Amino acid sequence: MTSRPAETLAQRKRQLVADELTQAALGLLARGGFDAVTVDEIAAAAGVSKRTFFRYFASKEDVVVQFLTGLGAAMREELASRPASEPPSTALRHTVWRSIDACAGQTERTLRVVQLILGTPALLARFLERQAQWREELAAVVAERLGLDPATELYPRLAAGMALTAFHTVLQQWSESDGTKDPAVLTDGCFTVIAPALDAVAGE
Amino acid sequence: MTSRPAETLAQRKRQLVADELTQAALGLLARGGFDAVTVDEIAAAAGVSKRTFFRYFASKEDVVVQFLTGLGAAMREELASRPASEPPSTALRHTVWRSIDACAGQTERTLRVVQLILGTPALLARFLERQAQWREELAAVVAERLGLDPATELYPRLAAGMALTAFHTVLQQWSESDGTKDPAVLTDGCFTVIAPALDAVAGE
DNA sequence: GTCATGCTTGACACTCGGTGACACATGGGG
DNA sequence: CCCCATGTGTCACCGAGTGTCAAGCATGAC
Repeated sequence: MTSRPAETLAQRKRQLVADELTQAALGLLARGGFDAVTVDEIAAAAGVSKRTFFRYFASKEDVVVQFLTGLGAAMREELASRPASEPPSTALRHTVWRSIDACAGQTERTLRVVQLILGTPALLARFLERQAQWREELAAVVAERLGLDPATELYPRLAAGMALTAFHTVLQQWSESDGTKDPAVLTDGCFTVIAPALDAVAGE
Repeated sequence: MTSRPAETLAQRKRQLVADELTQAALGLLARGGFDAVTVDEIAAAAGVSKRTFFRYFASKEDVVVQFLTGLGAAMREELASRPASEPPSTALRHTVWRSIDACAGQTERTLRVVQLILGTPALLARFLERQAQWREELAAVVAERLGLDPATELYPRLAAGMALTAFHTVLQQWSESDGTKDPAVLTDGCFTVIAPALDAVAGE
């Protein structure tokens, strides 16, 4: 009676283990900090071996940063789907907002994860690494929208960089305010500041 | 005949070892990449033990990223020394230029180091981590210049973030062009793009 | 010249993140 | 019933990074 008998059976078991691992990791890392908890402990708490942990996550950081997976692709798609007639500031604001909204959706857990990331150097580094990737991807889309050569033109990378600076700043403020401040308001605030630069130039 | 007999004696020996280590590391890492070379090999090439390597550098990444040390402090000082009457875009452009100039000074070696950093995930992550620190520091100075509260106001962090985005973009373009493009021109180009956002707001 | 002091180093052992190899279980399809 | 595929545990291993201790070597006092 399963609507999807094939392929879901094994995959749901897999998802189950992954969830268990994530749950255990987040619980342990929340108290004690990132360095104080070993992978062995996380695996033991989830009832699997260390080896199995690494079959699910590429690194210890990945357990925490995993929820960012696909965010880059989502942003790129969102930006690509915005009408080309839209000014860059509007298109990018929607792009960033999509990510913020996806992050800040289930407020409680996500907030603590974000605080953990921003407060742990090793995690922050991974996070920043991802952002750097996203910047390249977004820059490519921006360049395409405007018909610019991303290799020679400065604008695409700068625009993508500014948008991600806004993204990061919103997350910071949100995290530091313990979820008090409204992400939507923060996002709009950021984009009113950077919009003049985003919309001023266009071509050359 | 030494103008400074005291305290320099031991410290110059230390500097000698550090230089030897850096030299060996950069040489080995240039070919083979970052992961292919072990700390033991670097230490052996410099004629010291692995343990001694870690007495000079906190991590394997540090050997490469070390030349960034003090760059953050230099930027902060530069920004703090700019007249308060100067528009933010001008002050920040000089701040960034100071770092670019310090980096791109001895073109040949620095270029390869920058290319190594930007092309190696682990190194890029460390680099980005530093930038994040600098951003906080610069944001604090910007806030002070304008008499804003960095905890509630969005502008300082955004301004610092945009400046560092410019910094990063210049380094990227410079590195990808194999040193062909002029860093000074690139820096000016970046700041003409972001200046509208930097100067538009000021207070509220 | 000799001894005491303090800093630097090497050697060793150890922890922890991460990977490769192999062996074992389960489960589904011929 | 057997075969194959996938997921898992165990074990061995590598490399980064740290603590400890003893030896080397400089300096300075007597």
